[in-house]
Amino acid sequence: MKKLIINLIKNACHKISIDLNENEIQIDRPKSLEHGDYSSNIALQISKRLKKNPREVADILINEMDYQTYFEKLELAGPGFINFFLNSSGKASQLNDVFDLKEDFGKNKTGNNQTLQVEFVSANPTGPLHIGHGRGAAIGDCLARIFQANGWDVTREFYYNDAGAQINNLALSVQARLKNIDPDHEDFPQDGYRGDYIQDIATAYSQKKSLSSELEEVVASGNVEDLKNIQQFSVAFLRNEQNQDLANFRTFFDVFTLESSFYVNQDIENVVKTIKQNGFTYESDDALWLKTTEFNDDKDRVMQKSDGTYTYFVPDVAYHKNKWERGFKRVINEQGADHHSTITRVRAGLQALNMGIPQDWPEYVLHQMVTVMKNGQEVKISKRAGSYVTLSDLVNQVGCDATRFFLVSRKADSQLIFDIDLAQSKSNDNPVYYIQYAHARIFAVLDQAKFKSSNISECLIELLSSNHESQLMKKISEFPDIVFLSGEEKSPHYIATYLKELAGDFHSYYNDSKFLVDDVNLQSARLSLVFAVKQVIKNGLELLGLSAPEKM
RNA sequence: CUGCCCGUAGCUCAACUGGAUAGAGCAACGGCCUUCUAAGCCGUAGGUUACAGGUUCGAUUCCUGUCGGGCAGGCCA
Repeated sequence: MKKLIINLIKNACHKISIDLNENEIQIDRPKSLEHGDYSSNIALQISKRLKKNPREVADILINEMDYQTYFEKLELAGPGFINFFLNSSGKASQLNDVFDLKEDFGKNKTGNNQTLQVEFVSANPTGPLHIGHGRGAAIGDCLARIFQANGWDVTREFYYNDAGAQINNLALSVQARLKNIDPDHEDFPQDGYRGDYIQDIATAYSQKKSLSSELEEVVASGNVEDLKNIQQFSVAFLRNEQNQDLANFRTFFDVFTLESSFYVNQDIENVVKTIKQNGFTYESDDALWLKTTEFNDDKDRVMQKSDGTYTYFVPDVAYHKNKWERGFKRVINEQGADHHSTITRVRAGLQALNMGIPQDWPEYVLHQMVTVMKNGQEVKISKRAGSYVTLSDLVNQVGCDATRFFLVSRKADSQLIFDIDLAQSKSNDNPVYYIQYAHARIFAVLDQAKFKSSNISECLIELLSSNHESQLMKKISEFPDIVFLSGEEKSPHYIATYLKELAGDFHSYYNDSKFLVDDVNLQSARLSLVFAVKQVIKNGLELLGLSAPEKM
């Protein structure tokens, strides 16, 4: 429909000797019904070129447009907007899209089946997932779903650090527990992990349990001195736990990549060698430095420490080189904003490889911190992890649907306050139930009427003339735009906002009008409309990874 | 000190990437269940969009500055 309007405008402009590119023409969906189904500000944009008053220009354009097929009328409004009002034929065409496409309504093919990788969560296996990982999981998973709906071939990837100082630290912490050294004892490792979960690992280790990780089967020897075995077992243990937490959060991955693999295959060494050869390094203070300042950083960064090991971003560069070589022309990394300083370094490292990787590759979506509140107080600890609130605590307390919804319904770059009491309440306080309730209500009505989906005719559409009905039809037709937009903007929260609005429109309609009326035609028209609403709510919930219950 | 993010109703957040009268929910107040699910609806009240400039037909949105909050700036990740 938008395309059609753009063409109408383009042709009309052509007639008055203004030739426009299609992407210069902007079509809006007005907030208020009074302003029609669509509107264009084109007259305001070109009035200067014509040296005429915008309203005058709009008037001319309206007269030049041959709009009768789908529109009842065009109106000149405000400073020079042109408002388009659909006729029955236009409305029927929009509503029938839902019946024709069903679960595919809202999707498009703009991705053209190109590959796209979304990397998210990527938590290190040093402890249970926390609420911040939850936000990353919700946003990343929804992004993946949205990009799939926009026609991309999406790979979900999880990268984790299974080597290096922190992992060593983990092993030492477990070993200390095995030796019955208490976390507050002075012999406990200085930077050790002190949560109760370390004890769980130690207990399982001493029971000689066996665990499978992404790569291999790990059997605990029970030997307190075998640090290597303790480390492998601890990583496998925590990876298993994280995967369980993610599964409970309905989050799944296609590929797991291990940092250690880039040491094993010598990619890291080779990356450093190449960057050196390309002349982007120098030695100073016994360390090897990367000239990141040549790539927009405010100071150079150490690549290889004086002890010979690499700093954390070097494996990251090797990893991203690997992503590029796997053919991902487009990669989106979802991370916490506290790691934003790595962006410049990773991109700089990739540029220094001189292998034709675009400067702004990969893309990033960063989310800000989450603060958890309960009883009006900030919650900072959990029993198991000690120093932070775990994802599993939240999912257990408020459920997967509510947790996902809260974490994804806010702009990623705003800090968010997660109010446990609000998310827990099974009342009108809770927006996720509000949306699901609309779905369940419609299901109940359709079930009673034994309504089956079918296309709606123009004469039935004419029976849907109330404000509520017009509003709902307009809202439904906006869904594909929202799906597209949330992909373009990498912002899943648009879907959440949209669903709240759609559910609100429906609840108002429900209270205002009865659907199961005696007039057969009227009943059929109304049921068709609410059937379409149900389909769109379901499709939207699916994009957020939420259930669409039929009974509540 | 420097960089990034944020600042909208008492609280939690929107505002379709510059549009028309800045919207929801919670909290407050007043209504609606013998009628398809009241986890719902309707109404009242609540705003100088942190502040000051600028850009233009038009700014919550873009630019500059100030103030306030968060996060980074380690040979930690």
